[in-house]
This record gives sequence, structure tokens and C-alpha cells, in this order.
Amino acid sequence: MVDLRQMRCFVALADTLHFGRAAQRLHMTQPPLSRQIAAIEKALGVRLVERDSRRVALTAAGLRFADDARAVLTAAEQAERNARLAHAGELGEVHVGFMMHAAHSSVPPMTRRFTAAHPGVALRLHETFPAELPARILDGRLDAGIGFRVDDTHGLCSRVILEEPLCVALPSAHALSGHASLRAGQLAGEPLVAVAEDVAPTLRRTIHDHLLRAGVAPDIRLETHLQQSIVSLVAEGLGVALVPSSMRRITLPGLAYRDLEDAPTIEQVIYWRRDNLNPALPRLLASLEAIDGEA
Amino acid sequence: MVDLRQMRCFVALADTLHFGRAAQRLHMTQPPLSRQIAAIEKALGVRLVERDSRRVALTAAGLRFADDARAVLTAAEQAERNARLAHAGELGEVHVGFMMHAAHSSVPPMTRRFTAAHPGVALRLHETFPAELPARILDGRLDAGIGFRVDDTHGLCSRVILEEPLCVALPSAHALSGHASLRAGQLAGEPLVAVAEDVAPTLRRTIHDHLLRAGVAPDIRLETHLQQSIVSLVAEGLGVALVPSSMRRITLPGLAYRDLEDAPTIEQVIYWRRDNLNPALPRLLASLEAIDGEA
DNA sequence: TAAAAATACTCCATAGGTATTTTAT
DNA sequence: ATAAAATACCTATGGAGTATTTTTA
Repeated sequence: MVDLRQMRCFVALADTLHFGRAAQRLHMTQPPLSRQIAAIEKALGVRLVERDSRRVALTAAGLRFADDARAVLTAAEQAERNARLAHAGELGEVHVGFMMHAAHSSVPPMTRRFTAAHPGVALRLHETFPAELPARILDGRLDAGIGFRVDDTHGLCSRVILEEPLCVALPSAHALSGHASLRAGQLAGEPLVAVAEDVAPTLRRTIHDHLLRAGVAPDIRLETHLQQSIVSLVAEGLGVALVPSSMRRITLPGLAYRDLEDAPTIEQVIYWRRDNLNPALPRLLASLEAIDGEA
Repeated sequence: MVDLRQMRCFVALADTLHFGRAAQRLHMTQPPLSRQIAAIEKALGVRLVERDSRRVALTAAGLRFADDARAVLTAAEQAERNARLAHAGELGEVHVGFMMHAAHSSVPPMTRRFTAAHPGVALRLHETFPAELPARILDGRLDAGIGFRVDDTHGLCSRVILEEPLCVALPSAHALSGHASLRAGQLAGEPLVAVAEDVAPTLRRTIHDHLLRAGVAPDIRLETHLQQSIVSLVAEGLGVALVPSSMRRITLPGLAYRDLEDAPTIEQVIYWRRDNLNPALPRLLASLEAIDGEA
């Protein structure tokens, strides 16, 4: 079979149409070049060059092979370059799962920074149910996940990327919506909408503790899996809720948000498998530095 | 630089993820394969495979390189295949120039046959002024030309592909158009339209001789370069003409054709450079066998 | 006759083989 | 203890160099 060295020989000859000068360009002498060309023709069983002592000309097959060989050579160079780029984390893809509410806080600036800094790496964003995130990271389908703090048990690393206060989401027709800001105590007796315990235990506990400290017994009437669902239900007048401030980007008819005085904060973290060796992952983490506050 | 053999080694390893089995697939033993992989990694300066005595796994760069290497290998195989096809005249292109009136006789069946029989060869048809045909064939821009017989002087070969009788083109308002067919003698005194002497000497001479034999002195009033122009001028009432029968395909308002009794025939030939080594040219010539009469 | 490609012969780099060691579970 | 990759060492194929011959305009 014809190898790359032989293709390089042939391309040089096709370019120069002169064995001596082609050999010179290849940093070799003429005789081995003649032998390589002969070897190629023998391997293919096809005459590629018409030559006599005065003239070297490509046959139709030679013309074709020159083109194809050039393409193969550039593809081979590209393969090497790509391998180095992939190793440097500048070529490839990163799969990031995120809980939907992050789409309104950390995800947009992260995406802008990362794609600008590393145009060769495709950032694949996957909207994912909170409960599925750790599993998909552990089985390798995702490189990283963005969501609420998670128990760092099973070989996952994490880093806080955003800390935001909770605020109150309430029906705009609600009596309390007349106030510019609310205290936890004012929520006494209100039916609450919150995420299920197993979906976001930290958030759930934060809300619980804050209300208890204000002497309010939490009365959770409805549980959902997504922050989206919470505000939808609130907009329908089915209760009030404490949600991360970035949810304020989502506006719905009948829905109002109010600041919560002395609001507890909730952390948004990115986590990934400690032994993930996608070279683009460190680049992604770097793009998340100092995003806090930018959102 | 990484060569094709090394790429084959790497692809086998990427496919099997096992040095021993990959080596087996490559018809070699494990140690040289290990060395080849190490050599690739050294050449690239990039780790492509994470391995220990239990597990072999590709890195991100390795995954990328495996894909690219596969592409390079198939491109290399394609290059070899293409060279053989081009040699066999089954891949490439043939450039054929033709005088316009051949577009209505030999060119259509030739095109149909050739493209059906040799789908890999692009048949490039070039409408060409008669005077330019031999020059373009001699300088290599055309592989072959289709037109009237030409002097076989300068290293050109030719073959007759069609022999067709002349017929009379005359204005439909002309008195002679009342006859179903005409004899040469009836054209006595009619102003004639004909191609210029230097454009198609054979045709010109054939017409001339035929009329003279019938005792008619040719009265050529207008000379053109193309058969098209002749019938256009005839349609405008500027004279009558003797044209190849295939011109009857061209109908114009005011234009009529009539058979010519004892009509002389004119040959259509294909000619090419004797030393043309386009392997597709013999295929083209073969496609022209027995076209005579089919048009 | 001269320019250029082909051939003859030599040497060495390297790919592959066999035997063995190292490594991690 | 075992399966599998790495290493050591050897052999031989083949690619490149030098010198020379052949070819054709």
C-alpha cells in the first residue's frame, strides 16, 4: 500500500515535474525518489508519470492521484493538529447539564465567555432534571452539572459559582403584593409552593429554617420538581414561594416578586467527576471564575 | 510524522481497546504495537490512550485522533482506487468540442450512451467555432472534436460517425416550396446562402460540385460561419441553402426544408490527437460506434 | 553531446519477532 | 496469582546515499 512518504514524494514530483528538483524539495537525492515513484506505480499497477530524459508529464491517473494525495496529506496534518488541540482542551466538546433556573443566572455568561475563549470546543448544554444530574455525570454522559449544592460523596468535585438571595414570588393580586419588600413573618399562614425534598434538599432546608426562625410554621401545599413549575403555580394564585432571585427573569401574568428582608442565600455550584479527563473541562471551570455577581 | 501504518495501528487499538487483540487484527504481535502507539504519542506530544494492565481507554485527544485517522485511511484507499479508475478511463473527464449542428445529430445519442456506460467520467461538451476546433485539440484543451471532415495532417486521427444527405432549406413563401422534393436543377438562378470556404471546405465543395453537375452555376450571395446563421437568413427570405439533414430539427417561422433528389452526403467526423493519453477517450470513441443512423 | 532519469550496490534506520519483566487487580 | 502492557534484545526489510549507466532530443 502507498504510504504518506510516498504520497509526499509524488506530490513533490507533480508540483515540479522534475525528479531532480522534486528530490531537492524533499531533502533527498534523485535516485531514491525515482525508486519511490516506481514503487507507487507498481503498487497501484498504474502509470502515473510519462517521462523521458527531456520531459516529465502526469497521466490522467497521475493528475487524479496528485489531487487525492494532496488531500490525504492535508487530512493527515489536520489529524495531528487536531490531536494536539484536543489535548490542549481547545478542540472537542463539553457536555454540561443544568437545572433550568440556572439558565437565567450562571449559564448565559458562562456560555458567552467560554465560546468566545474556546471557539473550537462545542459547549453542549443539556437541560436536566435535578435528580438526574449526578447520575449522568457519574456515568460520563455529562462532563459537569450546574445546580444546587450536592453531597460531595461519590468522587464528585464542586465549586460555588453563584450565591444569590432568595426572594418572594406571590400572586400579583395578593394582599402582600402592596409592600415593596416583605419579612418572613408576613408569610405566616400563607400556603407555600416548594420543590420536593429529594429534588433540592439544600434549598428546601434553607427555606424551612428561615421561616422557622421567623416563627412561621411552613405550610407547604404543593411540591414540584422545577422552579418553573413553582412560579407557574404561584401565578395561578395557588400559593406563595421563596425562590432564587434569578427567577425574577421569568415573568408571567399574575405573578409578582418582592424582596425578602434578611434573605438567606442559596448557592449555585458546578460539579464534575474528579477523574474526568476531558481537557476542555478545566477551560470551562476557568470561564466560570468571577461570574458571581455578573449575572 | 505519523504515517499510515501507525494510523492503522492506532485505529485497530481504538476499535478493540486491547493491545493483544488489536495486534492480532493487524497480523502482528503485541510488543511492536505497543511501541508504535508509544511512537505516535511521542510524535504528537500527546497522550492518546490511558492504559494499565487492566484497562485501555482513549483520551479525548485519542478519540479525536481515531476519528481523524480513520478518515485519512479511507481517503488514502480512495486515492488508490481513484487512480486505478482514472487509468481504466472510468473516472475523470473528457472535453469534447463540437460544431453546433452536431448538437442535433451525433451529440445527443453519444452523450446518452457515454454517461450511462461511464458514470464516473464527466463529459464536458464545448460548443466551438469550426475554425477553433483543431487548434484547441492540438493544444490539449479539448480531447476530441466533432465536425465536418478535416485535413488529417497535424497528428490528428479521425473517424466518421455519421453520414447524412444534404437537403434544401428555403423560405416557406418561396415558389419551390410547393414541391415535395427538389432536384438540383430547380435551384438555377436562386441566390444561395452557404458557410465560408475556410470554415467548412468539404461541405462547401460538396455543394458546389453537386450544383455544377446539375448544370447550375452556384450564386453564393451570403457567407456565414454557422449552420444556424444559414437557416436564419433563409427564414428571412434572403436565399436558399443546402444543409445537412440534421438541421431539419431547427424550425423557424418562414423556414421550410425539402428533400433533395440524388442528394450528396456529408460526413460528420470525430477527431483527436493521436498522442492523447486520456484513458477515457477510447471509451468515448467506443460509445460512438454504430451511432450512424440512430440520429 | 548534455541533461536527466534509471540502475547497481552499499549502509543503516527501523519495524517486527521472541523472550522476559513490570504492573495492577 | 494472573492478565496484559512494557522493555530488552535480535534480525531483516527497505529506504536513502554514492557512483554509474542509459536514454533521447
